[in-house]
Amino acid sequence: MNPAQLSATVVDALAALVSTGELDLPDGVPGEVTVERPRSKEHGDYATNVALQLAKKAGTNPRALAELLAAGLRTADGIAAVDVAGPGFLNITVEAGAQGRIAADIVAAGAAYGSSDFFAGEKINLEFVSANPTGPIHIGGVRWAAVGDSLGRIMTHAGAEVTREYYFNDHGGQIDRFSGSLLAAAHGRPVPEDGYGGAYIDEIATNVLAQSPDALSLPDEEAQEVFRAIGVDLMFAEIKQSLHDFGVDFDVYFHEDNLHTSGAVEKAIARLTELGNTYEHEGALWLKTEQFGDDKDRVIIKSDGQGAYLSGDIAYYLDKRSRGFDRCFIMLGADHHGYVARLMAMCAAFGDTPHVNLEIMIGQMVNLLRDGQPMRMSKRAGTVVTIDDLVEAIGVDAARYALTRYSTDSNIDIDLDLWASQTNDNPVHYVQYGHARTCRMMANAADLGMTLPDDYDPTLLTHERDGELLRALAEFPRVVASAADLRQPHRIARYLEDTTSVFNKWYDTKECRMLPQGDEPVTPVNEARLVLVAAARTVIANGLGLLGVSAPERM
RNA sequence: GCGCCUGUAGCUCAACGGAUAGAGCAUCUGACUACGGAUCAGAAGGUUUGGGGUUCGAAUCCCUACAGGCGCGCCA
Repeated sequence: MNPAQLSATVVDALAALVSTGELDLPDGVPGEVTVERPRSKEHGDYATNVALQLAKKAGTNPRALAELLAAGLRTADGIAAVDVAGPGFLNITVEAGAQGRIAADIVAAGAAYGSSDFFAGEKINLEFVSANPTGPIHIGGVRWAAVGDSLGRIMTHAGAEVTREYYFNDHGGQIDRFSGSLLAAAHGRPVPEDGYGGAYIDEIATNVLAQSPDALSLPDEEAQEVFRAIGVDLMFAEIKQSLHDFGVDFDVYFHEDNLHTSGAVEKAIARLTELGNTYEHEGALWLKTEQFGDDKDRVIIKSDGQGAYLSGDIAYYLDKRSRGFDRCFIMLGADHHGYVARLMAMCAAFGDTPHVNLEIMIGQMVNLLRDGQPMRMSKRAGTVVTIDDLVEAIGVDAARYALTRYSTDSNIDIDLDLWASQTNDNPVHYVQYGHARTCRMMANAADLGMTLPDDYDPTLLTHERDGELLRALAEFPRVVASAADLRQPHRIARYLEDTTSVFNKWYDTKECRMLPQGDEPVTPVNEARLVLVAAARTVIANGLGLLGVSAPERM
C-alpha cells in the first residue's frame, strides 16, 4: 500500500458516501487526495487532510466528515486502523503485509521507479547556461548547468519529452570585443578598453595563430575577422568540453547569428507588426511591451538599422514554438531578472500565454567560500570564478550536489572546504556512503549464497523501523512528481538525505539485521530484509541519478 | 526612486495554507569483540526580522516598516 494506492482508497470511500447520500459534494469527488507521511509517528503511517479540505463544500464540519469517512475506510482492504485527530485529520495505519509489498514493487520497477505521467505527452524545451562564448563558464552559469540538467532528468522521469538547448550568442558587440582582445593579445598589445583579459585570452590567441599563422600580417580589420571566426569556435569547443566533463550535454546548440542571417528576425518582427504590436518612433522600431505588463516599450530595431538584442530572442522564441514546443523554459541568473518582463510581454504579443508557453526561472547568485572568505578570482579567467575552478576544488559530484540541494530562490554560499571533505558533514558523502553500504550488504549476502527471492513474505517486515523505511521509500515517486511540478530539484536532494538517514537508523537496529549471524541459517526474514535493502539501493541510486551525481558501489 | 529574490536554532539551510516549525554542523551525554562507526541514541538550542490583516488553521497569502542580494540602456 503506497500513498497513491491509499489516495485511491480514500477516493473510493468518498464516492461510496456520495452514492449512499450520506455525503453531498457539489463539485464531485476529487480524483485524488493528499496523503502525507506524518512527521510524528503518533499520527499513524499516513495522514490525509481531505476532511478539512472538503468540509466547507460538503456543508458539514471537518470532524463530522472525518468520522464519516473513517468508518468507511476501516473496512477497506489493507487498512489496519483509522483515527480522527485534531481539527479533522485522518491518521491511517496500514496492514504490515500491504506495506511490506512496496519493497518488491520498487525492486521490480528498478531504474524506472519514481517515474510518473505528470508531464506525459508534453514536449518541453529547456534552455539554460547559454553563456556568451567570450570566456569560460562562470559560477553563475554553473548553477544552471547543474540545476537545469537535473530538472531535465526529473521532467523526463515525469514523462516529458525534454530537449536541452544552449543559445549561443555569437552576434553583436561582445563578440567584437572578444575578437579585438584576441588580436591585441596576439600582437602583445595591452587589453583594449572594454576588452577581455586573463590567461585564457592569451591561450586562445596562440591557438588561433597555430591554425592561421599568417593572420597577423593581415590588416587589423581582416585579422580581427580571422580571430573572431577561429577564436569563437575554440572558445565554444572549450565550453562544450567543460560542460561535458560536468555531465551536461545539450541536444541543440542554437546559434544566434543564424537568426539574423536567415531572415528569421525579419519574419518574427513582421508577425508582431501584423498583430499590431509594433510602431516606429525616432527612427527605431518598438515593440509594445508596456501593454503586456512591461515597464515600458522596448526597441527591437535600433535607429541605425541593427536589430536590438531582443530581436534575436523574439525570433528564437518563435522558432522554438514552430518546432512544436508548447512549454519553453529559460533559466537566467538573477543579474538578468530585469529581462523577464519584456520576454513575457513578447510572449503575450505573439498571442501566447505567459508562464505557460514561456516560463522563466531565475537562479540567485552563488558565492564560493574558501577559508570562510569569498573567492572572487579565477586563475585563468582573470576576474570571475569558473566551472573548472569549482570542479578542480571539489569534484563533479560534490559540485552538482552542492548546486542542486538549495532552492534557486536563495543566494548560496558554497563552502569549498566542507564540500571537499570526506566526512559526514558533507551531505553528498552521506548519501553516497549510504548507497555504497547497500551495495556492500548485498555483496555480503551474495557471499553467503543469498539471492534476491522471487517471492517473500511481506508480513515479516513488521518492525517499527521496517515500516519507517518502507514509507520513506514509498514516497519517492511523489517527491519526483512534486520536484517536476514545482521545478525544484532540491527536493530530491533533501529527500535523499532524509531517506538515507532512515536507512542508517534501520541498519543500526539490532532487531533488523539483514544477514544471519555466525552459523545461523538463512531464514525467510533475512530474505525479506534483503529485498528491503535492494529497494533502498534502488531509490538512492535513482535519486542520485536525477541529480546527475554518481552512485558508487564502494568508497 | 522603481522592480525581482531573500530574512527561520550560534552557523548552513528544509518545511505543495495543516497537527508539537524540522535536519546537518557546532556544543554537551552516551553506544565501538561494528551486516564498512564515513554510523547511531539522547540533551540543549525558536516571539519564523518588527507591526497589522485574511483563514477553522499562516514561516507560507495580503498590506506595511526594516535589513541584505541583484537589477532598472536604441549593451549583449
